[in-house]
This record gives sequence, C-alpha cells and structure tokens, in this order.
Amino acid sequence: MSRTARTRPTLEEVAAAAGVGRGTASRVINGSAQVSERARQAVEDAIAELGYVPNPAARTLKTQRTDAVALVIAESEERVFGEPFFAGVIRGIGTALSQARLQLVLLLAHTAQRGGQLDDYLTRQHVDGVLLLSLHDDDTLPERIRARGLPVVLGGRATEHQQGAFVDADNAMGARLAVDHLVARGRSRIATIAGPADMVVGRTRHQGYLDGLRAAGLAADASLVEHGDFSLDSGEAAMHQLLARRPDLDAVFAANDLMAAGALHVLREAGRAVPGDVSVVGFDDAPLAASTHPPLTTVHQSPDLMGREMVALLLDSMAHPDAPATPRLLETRLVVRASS
Amino acid sequence: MSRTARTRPTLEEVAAAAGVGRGTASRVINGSAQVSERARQAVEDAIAELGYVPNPAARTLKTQRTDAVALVIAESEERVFGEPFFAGVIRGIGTALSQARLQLVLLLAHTAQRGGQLDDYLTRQHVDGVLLLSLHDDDTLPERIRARGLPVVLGGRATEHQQGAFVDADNAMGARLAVDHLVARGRSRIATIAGPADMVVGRTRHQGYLDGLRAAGLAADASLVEHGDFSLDSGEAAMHQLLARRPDLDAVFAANDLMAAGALHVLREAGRAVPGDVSVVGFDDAPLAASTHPPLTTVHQSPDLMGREMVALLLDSMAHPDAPATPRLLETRLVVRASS
DNA sequence: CAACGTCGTGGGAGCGATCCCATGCAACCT
DNA sequence: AGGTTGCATGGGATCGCTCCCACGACGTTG
Repeated sequence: MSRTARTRPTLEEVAAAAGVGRGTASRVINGSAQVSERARQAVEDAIAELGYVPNPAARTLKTQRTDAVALVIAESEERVFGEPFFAGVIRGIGTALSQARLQLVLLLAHTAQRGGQLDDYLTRQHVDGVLLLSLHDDDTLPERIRARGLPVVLGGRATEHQQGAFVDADNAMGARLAVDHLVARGRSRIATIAGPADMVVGRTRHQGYLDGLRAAGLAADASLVEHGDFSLDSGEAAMHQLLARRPDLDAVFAANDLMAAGALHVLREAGRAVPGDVSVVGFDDAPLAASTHPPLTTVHQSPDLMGREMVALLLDSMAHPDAPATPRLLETRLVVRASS
Repeated sequence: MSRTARTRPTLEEVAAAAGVGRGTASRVINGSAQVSERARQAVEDAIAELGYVPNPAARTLKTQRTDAVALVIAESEERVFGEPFFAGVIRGIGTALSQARLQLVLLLAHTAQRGGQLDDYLTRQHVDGVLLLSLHDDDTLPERIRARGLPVVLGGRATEHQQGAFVDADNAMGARLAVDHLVARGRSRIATIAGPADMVVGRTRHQGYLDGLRAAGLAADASLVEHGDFSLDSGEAAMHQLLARRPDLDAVFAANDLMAAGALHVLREAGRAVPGDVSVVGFDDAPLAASTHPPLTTVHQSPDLMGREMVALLLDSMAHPDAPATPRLLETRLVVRASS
C-alpha cells in the first residue's frame, strides 16, 4: 500500500516473488483453469504483496484488444451535457462499461477535427468499439467507422430508416400512450406542441400523436398543431399561438417536459385551470416534471437503461462481428400526475 | 482511403515503402530536426499512401507515457452532467485536451469501485494525469493519487484550505460584486438566499455577501439570510420565508440562478415589482438567466475557461512534476439585466 | 593532407504482456 | 512393467514502437 513503488512491478517480478514462471503468473491473472491451487495462491499473494497492476499497453500490444470504447459526442450537439436525459444515458453507459471492465474514452468531436483526426482515431488500434450519441441527419460517421471494421452503436436514430445497430426510445408508442390517456380522460380537442420537424424525435412523437387521434376516431386538425424547439420559451410561444387559434382546446400533448412546463405557465396566466379546463401531458419524465405546478403527467423513458442497452448491443457486436445488427426500441410508460 | 486495410501498416512497412530505415521514419513522425528534406518527404508520402497511424500501445509501452488524462467524476455528484455549468467545464476540458493531443478517459466513480479499483486505475500505467470534478469535503482521493506520483488538478475546492493545484471561480469576489451593485442601486435591506452551509461554494459566496455588506457599512442581519440547496424549489421556499420574516427587504442576492428564478416567481406572486420594489441578483449566468421574467442580473463565470485552465494547470504539473502547485482563481463579472 | 567534428542514417535492444510449444511428472490403462 | 494420456509448468517468440549507438560521408581545421 504505502510502498514508494517508483517503478511498478512487472509480471516477471511477480512470478519471481511467487516462485513460479511468467506463464503461470499470467494464467492466474487471466483466470485460466490450468493452474494448481498452490501456484494460484502463491501468485495472488505476490500480487497483493507487490501491488501489481498489469500494464495495459503491453497487454494491448500483444492481444490487439484495447479494452476501451469511445463515446463520440458531436460538438454541435454539445447541449448533450446539460440535459438531464443525456446525463442519464452517459451514466448508464459508464455503469455498464465499468461492469464489463472497459474504459470509456470521451471524444468531443470538434468540427475542425471531424475531417480526419477523428476518423484516424477510431481504429482498432485505439478502441474496440464506438458509441455515438445524437447525430445529425446527414452524418456519415457511422458508415465510415463501420467501414474500418469497428462495431458502432447509436443512441437515438439519425433517420427513420437508420441502418445498423441503434437504441432508441419507442417515441411513437410513448406519444400514443399520452394521447390514449387524454382520450380516456374524455378530451377531444387535443392539441400538440410538437418538436422540430427536422429531427427524428420530433417527427416520431408527432406521428404517435396522430396515431392516437386516429385510433380514437378523432380528426387530425392542423390548427391544433404548433412546433417548438424543445425549449421552455418555445413551449410558451407555442401555447400562446394555440390558445389564440383554438380557445376551445381541452388538452395539450407537448413533445417534451420543458415545453410542457412552458405551456403550464401560459395556461395559468391565461386563467385556464389545469387539469380542470385543460389537461397537459409532457414527454421524458425529466426531474422538473415532478415540481411543476401542477405536477406534470408525462411519458417516462429511462435514459439509464438506454445507456446500458447501448453497451449491451456493442458488446454483442464486439463478440459476434458478423452477426446482423439488431436495433432496440425501449419501452415507455405513462406517469400520471396532477396535470391531466 | 478506401483500401481494405485489414491489418494496419506498421512503421516498418512505412519505412520500407519510403526506402529508409525504421529510425528515420520514426524521426519524421516525431518531428525530429535531424532528417534530410528528401527523406522527410519520402516518409510523409509513404504515410499518406499507406494510411499509416502509429500504434499508441506500442508507443506507450516504450515511452511510458500514455498521452491520456482521466477525468474523474464522483457518482454521488453525478448531477454534474445535467448541469449546464459542468457541461461547460467538460467542454472546455475536451477542447484543451484535444489541442494538446491528449485523450480524455472518463471515469464515473461508482461507490463500489472507489475502494480500490479506481485507485488501481489511476497509475502512470493508465494515464499521465488526473482531473477531478466536484468532490466531497472529506475525500482523500487527491492525496492518494498524488502519493502515486500522478499530477492532479481539482475543479472547485473541496475545502477552504485546499492543498495542491485547483481551479475555482472567485466566488467571494463574485458575491461581493453583486452586493456592491445592489448597494449602488440604493438598496440597504439586502437579503441573501445562500447555498448549503456544508458546501464550500455555499460558504464562500455567503462570505462575499457579508464582505459586501461590511464594505458598505451595512450590518449583517441573520433575519435576512435563508439557505437553499441550489434548486428552484428551495429558492421559492427561501423567498417565502424571507418575505414573511422581513417584508421590508428591498433586494435579494441568490447564490445561484436557479434559486434566483425561484425567488422571482415568489416575488411576482406576492405582488412585489422587480426591480421596482425588490432587486434580484443571481450567480452563474446560466442560460436560463436571460429568459426569466424579468431577465436576471447575475454574476458571470465561465465554465469553459475553468475547464481549459484545469488542463493548463495539469499540463504544467506534468511538465514540471516538482514545481509547487499553483491554484488559480478565475475572475467573475457582473452581467446587469433587468432584475436590478 | 591527416585529424576531427557534424550530420543523416540504419538497425539492435528493450518496453511488458500473451500465446504457444515443449517438457516433466503423476496417474491410469493394458 | 511399459506405454499412454493428461495436466501443470517454464520460457521463447512476438506485438510495434522509441531510443541509442555505431557508422559513413562530408566539411572544416591545423
């Protein structure tokens, strides 16, 4: 523990201390069955005694595995941090990777380096696999990485027809649940504050909203649709528009909680009782959903699980490089609070 | 570019293709001056031709440098993500490290692994230096790492008398600026919604508040002090308390923007005009500060800069292992908006 | 013109692990 | 008793790089 250990001990020294050969010591460390109990004990004692830690560089050089995985986050999407949802995903990733004893190398992809520096880095020489979070529609990065023979898993889809392995929340079904719930509450003039039309999440949740209306036999009405950009401000602005256009609306489904919170403000200022006059449902089940006034009914999705599933998928493709990529849609569920 | 490159080329092959020896090729790659123009050109051409990327494991094994830096985030403080401030710090760290061509290894320290796994990882064998974000008061991790001979830099202080290298915002001066500003606006019954008393940030900003009062010749009054936990809710609760206790207050300094936003809500509901009756100043200059009603006057600090300074300090101690650690306090400045 | 730097160069040694092969030994079978 | 199997073992070769030393060619100097 408190030895000055200027230079770390090598496997050779451990073997010597244990009175065995290098090969046997290596076998103990890598958990081979072909070792006598006596030798195993001696080696383990020596390891503890000397405070031995295997040198990962030497191991990588020989095995051609790095035991590291890259998490790439596009700079333009750096809001990724700062959003509780992505924070949760990263946490899930971290947990799952550390259980698998893999290192997490964080790559914040600056526009400058996207050219080639990033691509050069994403090689078997540096990492065994790649996780990608939140890409643009047109990004060819996944294909480029795959072309280099590295397994990739995306968090969220970049397009509706995403190729390869990805993990995404079942956004359409989530939105559908929200609308079903509003219908069950007897609402019939259900407005939506949709996300940006140029983002898959936005489009998919909007589609789920439409599906829900159709299933309930309600007509889709463009005057009940307003788009926001997932920010609180945009939620407020959209709610103003909707109220002006359709003062008779009796429910609002917002594509995320932040916009729903904005809607709540505006409804309150406009003197509409929630949920008396208007029911409001959000999406995400973000921390703030529990502390709005009134607390927000919302569609729950689990960021932590998303991160863990991304890692699970990646481990799969690392183990079976030629198996076909299996996307995974994560279940959502409705959390009913006081706003509906 | 599009070659199938099943196995990456080695330095040996580059040298052969360029018609030079391994040594010369290595010199070109590492920018040695002792190379003829002709040889340099030949090697560079061969590198481009073959798509050569040096094998970092081999390099590390030989040089004993990893060219990687760990960023350790304590799990209990995982809110770190999800907060715009820390998101900015991480971004600054990422930028600075990539400019220095260092890799960022993210370690989310789970309580389980804190025991020894984490300690074992933090060795010269794995990383060249360590960045620590947001520790608990009693954490001995920095000392343990330093004992292993690894440079460490903290972001934020764990105690008032923090040993070693750290970067922190000048919180006391920032709070002082806020109070000075309120005094200049003619306010004299200045309340504060302070942070938790068991956090250095909370204590330091509170101290700055007291300093400001003293400088203005105003008496510190316990009835004008309420503590929150940096959340919006706690800001609202604190504001209720303050109003009940001191209906005559004419200004509030909140230790962060979120609590200030909570205070704004409560003041508005209580019918106090801001800034007519009460001036409000926050701390952080978080994104939300610009979109409160009214927009919030606040103390600006730059998370991005904090991240970059942490890296600068770390690079320093990596270059001069025996130089004394120099902490760095970052300037803050007041951003005056409509709330004061 | 011999002696001596200087400069560019090639290639050996070695970093610390893993893998594999050859070996020794005990146990089991005929 | 002799042969065969099986298991635990030690150590050589190897991964791809950097460092260092030795060497030849050239220019400078006494």
